[in-house]
Amino acid sequence: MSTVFALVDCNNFYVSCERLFRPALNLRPVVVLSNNDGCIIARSNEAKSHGLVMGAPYFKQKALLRRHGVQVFSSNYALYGDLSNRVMATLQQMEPDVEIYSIDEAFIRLPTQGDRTFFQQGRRIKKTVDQCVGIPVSVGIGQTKTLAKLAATVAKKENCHKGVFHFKDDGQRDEVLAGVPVQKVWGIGSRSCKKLNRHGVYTALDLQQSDNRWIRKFMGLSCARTVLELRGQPCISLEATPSSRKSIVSSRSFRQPVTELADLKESVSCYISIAAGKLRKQGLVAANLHVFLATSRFRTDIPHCSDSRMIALSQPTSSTPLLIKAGIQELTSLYKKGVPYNKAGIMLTGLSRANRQQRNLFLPAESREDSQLMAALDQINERWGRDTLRYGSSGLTRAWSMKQSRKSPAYTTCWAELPVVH
DNA sequence: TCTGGGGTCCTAGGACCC
DNA sequence: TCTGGGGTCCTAGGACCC
Repeated sequence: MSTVFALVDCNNFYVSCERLFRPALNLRPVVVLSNNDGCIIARSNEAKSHGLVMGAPYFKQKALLRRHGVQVFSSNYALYGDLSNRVMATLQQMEPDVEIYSIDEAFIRLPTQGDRTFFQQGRRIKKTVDQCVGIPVSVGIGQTKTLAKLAATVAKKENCHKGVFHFKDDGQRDEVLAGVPVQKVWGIGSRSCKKLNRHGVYTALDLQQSDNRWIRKFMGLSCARTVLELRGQPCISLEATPSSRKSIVSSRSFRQPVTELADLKESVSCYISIAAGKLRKQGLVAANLHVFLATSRFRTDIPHCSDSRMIALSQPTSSTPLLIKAGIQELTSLYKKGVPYNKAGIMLTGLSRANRQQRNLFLPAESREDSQLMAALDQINERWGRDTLRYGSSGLTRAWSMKQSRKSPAYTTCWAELPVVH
């Protein structure tokens, strides 16, 4: 029996999270902004109908937002992350094979069980998530992940499907594909779309019927896989056990351009503290540390500047102070006086398991005290909140830190911000 | 004035080896 | 004048995803 995939996709996820604790916002237009209150990254259906587009800069949309009385939120990842975990846990309780694909999506291998149809199984999933967490989801079901993704967009859009859509047969599948622009297909971005359009491929059905060898040669391997997936031939498998991270990035845009080395040092220390914490949480160590600095891509009055440096650490580590020391050294050699930087960041690569290290004969092993110190720091910050204990180098006032003027409370992850029932 | 952040995979080209 | 062939590994950049 062939596998059937379901994609569970939370509807307008960030907006749904905000509405969960502000039910008065249901049926009202709502948007959520990216970090630094930069762009619109989530929209309620009402906001979409007012012509607010994904990724639009906030400052350019303010007038339109005001005109339609749109409720605007800064992003609140503590809240979204926590609710995402609850949705995923609910799915994992229902089905054995769940792949958490993103903060708001999961693929599920659907069993062909008894007398329950796939549609009924989809309905059951939707209803359960709604009852247990309160986040509305759409469910798309197909023979491959790519088809399940497509089915989910149908489920989301057309009210008649009750939030669940399953291709009945190949005929219906092709009928749907004929109505989908090729760029809406999972894996086809704007570049590939332009290239395909130039060769007369406009719809998902056109792509599905393209010649294999031509696609492989001119569009590459990933696109060739997508074509097979559209035909119902699975090429992308379900990954129920997450593979271990290959890199960890931490970076932010600044509230306003930063020119002082002292401020950059604080920010880089801060990002390293965040990334090193993630590293330890996953039981990993990093062999390389990259630091990068950039000016705004959008400024035309100064030459664009984007510099990065990588340092191979003398031995893999997850120690915050060791990484901060290396990072500040790199930063100092990267820094150019007078340049108005708008963003800084760090990346950890060469990740491996902390408990499977090759010792270096010529270097002292990382001290026990150091790892015990990090464990204590993590425990305290886990218990009392991020940054309860932090390195002085990451600053106290942080004048450079990002803008978040419209953030809702961390309703579910912070005692002081629990919602109050009157 | 103000334009996000965090990931993965693929590919081409260079360095190097025998 | 004429300078091979086959392989691996690494890296940077491109493309895509949410």
